[in-house]
Amino acid sequence: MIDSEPAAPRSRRAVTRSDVARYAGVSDAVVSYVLNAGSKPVAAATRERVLNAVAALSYRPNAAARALSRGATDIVGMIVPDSRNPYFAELVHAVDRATQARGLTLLVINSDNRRDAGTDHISSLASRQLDGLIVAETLTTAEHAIVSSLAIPVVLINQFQGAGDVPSIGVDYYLGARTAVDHLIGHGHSRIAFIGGEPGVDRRERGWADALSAADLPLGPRYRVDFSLAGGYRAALELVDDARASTAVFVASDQLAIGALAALHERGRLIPEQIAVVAFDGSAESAYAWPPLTTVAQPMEGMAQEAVRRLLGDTTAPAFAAFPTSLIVRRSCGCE
Amino acid sequence: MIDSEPAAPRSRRAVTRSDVARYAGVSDAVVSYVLNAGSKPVAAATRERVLNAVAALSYRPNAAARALSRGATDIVGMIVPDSRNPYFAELVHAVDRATQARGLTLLVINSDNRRDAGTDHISSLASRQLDGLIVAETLTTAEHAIVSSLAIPVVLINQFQGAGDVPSIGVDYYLGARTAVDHLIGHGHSRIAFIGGEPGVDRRERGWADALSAADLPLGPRYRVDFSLAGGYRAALELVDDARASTAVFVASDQLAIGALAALHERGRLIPEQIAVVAFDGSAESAYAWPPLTTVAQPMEGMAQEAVRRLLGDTTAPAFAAFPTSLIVRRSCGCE
DNA sequence: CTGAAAGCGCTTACAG
DNA sequence: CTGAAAGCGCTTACAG
Repeated sequence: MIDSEPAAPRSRRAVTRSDVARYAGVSDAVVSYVLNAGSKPVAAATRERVLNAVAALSYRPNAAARALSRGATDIVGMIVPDSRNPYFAELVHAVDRATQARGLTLLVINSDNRRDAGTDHISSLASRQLDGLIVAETLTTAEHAIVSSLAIPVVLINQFQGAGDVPSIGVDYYLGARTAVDHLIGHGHSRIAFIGGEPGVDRRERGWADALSAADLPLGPRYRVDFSLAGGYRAALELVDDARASTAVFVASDQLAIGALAALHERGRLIPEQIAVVAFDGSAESAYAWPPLTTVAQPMEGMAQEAVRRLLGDTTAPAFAAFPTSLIVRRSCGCE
Repeated sequence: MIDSEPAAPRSRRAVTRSDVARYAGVSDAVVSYVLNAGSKPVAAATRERVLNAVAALSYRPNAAARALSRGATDIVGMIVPDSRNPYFAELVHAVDRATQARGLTLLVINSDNRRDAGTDHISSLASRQLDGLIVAETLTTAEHAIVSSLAIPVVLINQFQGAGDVPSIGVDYYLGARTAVDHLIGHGHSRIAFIGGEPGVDRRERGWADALSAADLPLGPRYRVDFSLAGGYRAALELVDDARASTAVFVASDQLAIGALAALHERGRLIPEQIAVVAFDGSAESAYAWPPLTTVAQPMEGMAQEAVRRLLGDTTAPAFAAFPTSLIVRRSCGCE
């Protein structure tokens, strides 16, 4: 042969339900009945013939047609601020597993990738006829309005508090932070700083403050930055240069803490000897930071599963579910 | 009012094209014509009326109906081994931006999340009628067969080599590795180890070896592990305990290197004084490792854009495009 | 248990 | 420039 092998038969026209029906010698309806098992009783023999036809023609139902007819797509959307952030990457992954276990496909929308488009990233979802939406960020009121006009189930995850009657999921940020700081206090620290985001709905700063007050300790300095590696880095540089010397710091996220560690090392600070660190999130990389981070772990899997459960409506749990956190003690706090 | 405000009108029946047509006093077809701008000429006044109707009814086209009718979904799929891996997280993000810029939606499929289902994660795509598929892993032959039977454009990314006539994108792994090792050699190292995956298609180990040979240096030890934080950690522990003491190591990925750093620190090795490290990928977190990693950077954005370009067929580039890498010099190699 | 038929909401020749 | 109508591939009462 001079020519290379012919390409696979990429026939434009795909196999349809009618082809299967014809092949099996039944009506289109019957094919639907056996494929959508349970909808209608079908004779065993007929069923067999249909299944054979499906296999023989390697038939694949057209999802678009199915969606149009049923009015449901089996697709669930998830909006995250930035899927590159390890925390959200893990959360998305967990939700993906949970949706898949239910036969649903997850469509992830990065809102940062759509910033230029204003709230379009949300309204564009309306066209996709998603069966549900999981939102992992704090919605602006404008966004909230659009979301509720979508007329599809919505659940909020990664939330600091409830949002009206919209099912919401989060952890007990306040208690998690407080436990972390109590741990530091328990090991003799009295000058404990805080690195995190703006206060307000985020109760971690409050947890930190209350832990100190409860122990009759003065509030250490607080460094508020955006949640990013660079933010943590900058905050730690400030901390190092601050006259109000701290011997420990509670950092509101692992990512922030990793950025902070880089700055502390750069300035020659020994961790935990000169400054102890406790972080928040419990992401995988916290175990491989140097020193390994003591961190307040969030139960990702559990939250993801609960989010999907609520989305599908098979739960009557309260509007806002605050999952408990757990403190993972490693070297960065010097208490191991 | 005793009752709280009525909820937003979540009428089950959505606004359809007919509603818009009726409201605007035109036919359904005309509504399509103006919405799919360019398909047909429409009188300015008519157009105006339609647009007003769309706004007034806040009409959103039904994507499923559109897909069924057009035979295209405007959805592109992307298969990755694990979207939690920072490298893939960045790649996905870049592809997402590129697809969005073209008005396409990206559906990410985590193959690890579907392992239980064998190759189902791929064949399930067939139902979704994706307009194209970007695959960021090395396909098995079985998977390759399914993918090509899909009869949709496919492009491979994150590839070590070409795959027949399927458009593929990667970086010049060989040259990138060689440059990294040459850099180490240039700064006086003569006992340089390798940490990476299995050889074979991955030419990084070869680049490392050739750089050493070319400089008449003996091959240092090589530690082959799976690409993960834990893999890098284990490899570095081996390296530390190895009688064949190395003064430098080339690590095939940033993630592996971060795991390795943890082990090196744990064993008290000074970096770069006792052991210099050069990594590969150039991910964001490499800059915040301690010490900051010297690394061979991949041009993520460029590759992502090229992948989408090829998927849409507006390029006649060669089957396999190897993008050039660039060495980012930071402290871990001791040459800054 | 099985089938004929309407309908889901679009797009697109085809006629005017 | 505009509209009536067929068709995309399913699902689902409704009859038998």
